[in-house]
Amino acid sequence: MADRTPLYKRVKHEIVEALRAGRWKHGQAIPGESTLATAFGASIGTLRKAVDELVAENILVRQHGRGTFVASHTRDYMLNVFFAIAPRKGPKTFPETELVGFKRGRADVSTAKRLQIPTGAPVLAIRTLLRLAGQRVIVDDIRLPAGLFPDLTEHAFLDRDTTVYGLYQMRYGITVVRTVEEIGAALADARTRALLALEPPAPVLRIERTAYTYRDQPVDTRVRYVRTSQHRYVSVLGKR
Amino acid sequence: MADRTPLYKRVKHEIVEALRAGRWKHGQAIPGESTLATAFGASIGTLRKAVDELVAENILVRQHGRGTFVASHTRDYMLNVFFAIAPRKGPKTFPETELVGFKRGRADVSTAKRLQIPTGAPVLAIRTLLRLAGQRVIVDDIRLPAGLFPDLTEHAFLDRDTTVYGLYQMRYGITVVRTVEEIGAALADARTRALLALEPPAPVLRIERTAYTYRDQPVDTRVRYVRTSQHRYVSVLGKR
DNA sequence: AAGTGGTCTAGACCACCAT
DNA sequence: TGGTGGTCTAGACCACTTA
Repeated sequence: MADRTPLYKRVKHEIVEALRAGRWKHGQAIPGESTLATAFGASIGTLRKAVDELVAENILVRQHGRGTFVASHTRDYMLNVFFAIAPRKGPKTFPETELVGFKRGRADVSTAKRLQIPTGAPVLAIRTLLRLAGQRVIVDDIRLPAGLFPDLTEHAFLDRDTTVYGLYQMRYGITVVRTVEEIGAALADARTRALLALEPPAPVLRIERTAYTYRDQPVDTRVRYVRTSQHRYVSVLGKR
Repeated sequence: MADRTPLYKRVKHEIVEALRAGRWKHGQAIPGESTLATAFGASIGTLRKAVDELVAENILVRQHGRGTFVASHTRDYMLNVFFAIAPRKGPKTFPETELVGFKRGRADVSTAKRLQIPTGAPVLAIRTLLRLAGQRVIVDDIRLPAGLFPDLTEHAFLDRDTTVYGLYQMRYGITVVRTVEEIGAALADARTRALLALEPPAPVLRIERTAYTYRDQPVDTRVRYVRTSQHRYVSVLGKR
């Protein structure tokens, strides 16, 4: 990184590089602030500024008196950071996942573009049905670049006791740090209606979502259909 | 504010109070950092931490070498902070507004709850059609608490050369700092279809949006219908 | 040249947690 | 008690804007 960029940006970049390289694993504490400051040749104030930004990006988590930890893709983390769908009334709940389809295929033009891989490259195609409080609410049609997830089998996918992103992290060391969702309205097709127990006409949210790890590398793209009779996608603009 | 709360939080709170009270107007520069630090009895570092948070919340804007300014509801600001709808391809554009309806009424239960006013309190009911690059894309059904916007007439609403939020700010000193949007899918009714030039069935986004000023006071609630054949609602999760 | 915000330092002291 | 992060200070120097 260029010499003119501020020291705290360079420190931040080095921390991210260490995370990407697997130097510090998710859930673990990173070294203390004074240790890191010395290691990077910065003052504590500068080190803290770098860490401040990584905390704001949900990449690190500070715990007063305990240490600073690499964010782990727990259920709570997923719900708080990456899950925007809430019941019309009452608190957010965690979705229960049911596997509907799992096969291997090749990237079509749209998938290839979103995953930044060549058209025709091998992908995993996974379809899941998500329930919230027992109700069928979401259908996900997931595409993963097969190269990033070697040996991911249906059994391994099912045999996790964590979120999908948690699986990426635990089994492949891939941490999702950001997702971009493009939301439109559509009528559910017959297959989606069957999965969501809807009668035509069946207006649903159609969400194209791509997940990225460090360095803006895409790792997962999916088309998600959401039944919104009892639920809402909640978006807050003008941060707090 | 309690004595135990950190100084930078108290400073931040006092700055927001000054803004709310109209001590510093939108678009104006606030005093320099050293001046403010002295005034609040804090060091520059502490003052900067307070201002940092207000900048992150889009309430203040720093300009290196010029000063720190109260965010003004310009078109660009609106587009960047509060407008999430973009064409499927190409850059975001600014919407052109057409007034469809303007009348006075009383708050129904739902509106009253969202605006935190009594049911039956006087409201303004405004309906607008928004075009993007000439295409009809959005219908807004707005409810404003009449008490906050005395003497707002159809003419005054039309005779602005700014955004709706800009009008609130310039004419009433009310600054929108945050909006919460709840998004669902629906079929457009006949009137909405007519405004958006849609044929049935017409799946659209249905967005319930409430805007807040300082201290979480609601000032505007609206139901927005969005035609998404050429556009998308874009949401980024896991901030950068 | 003067004033502004941006970066950085080298501490001090406090609050919290584990042992 | 020792280590951690959280707050706060009182500067220094740099980069940018305006006059």
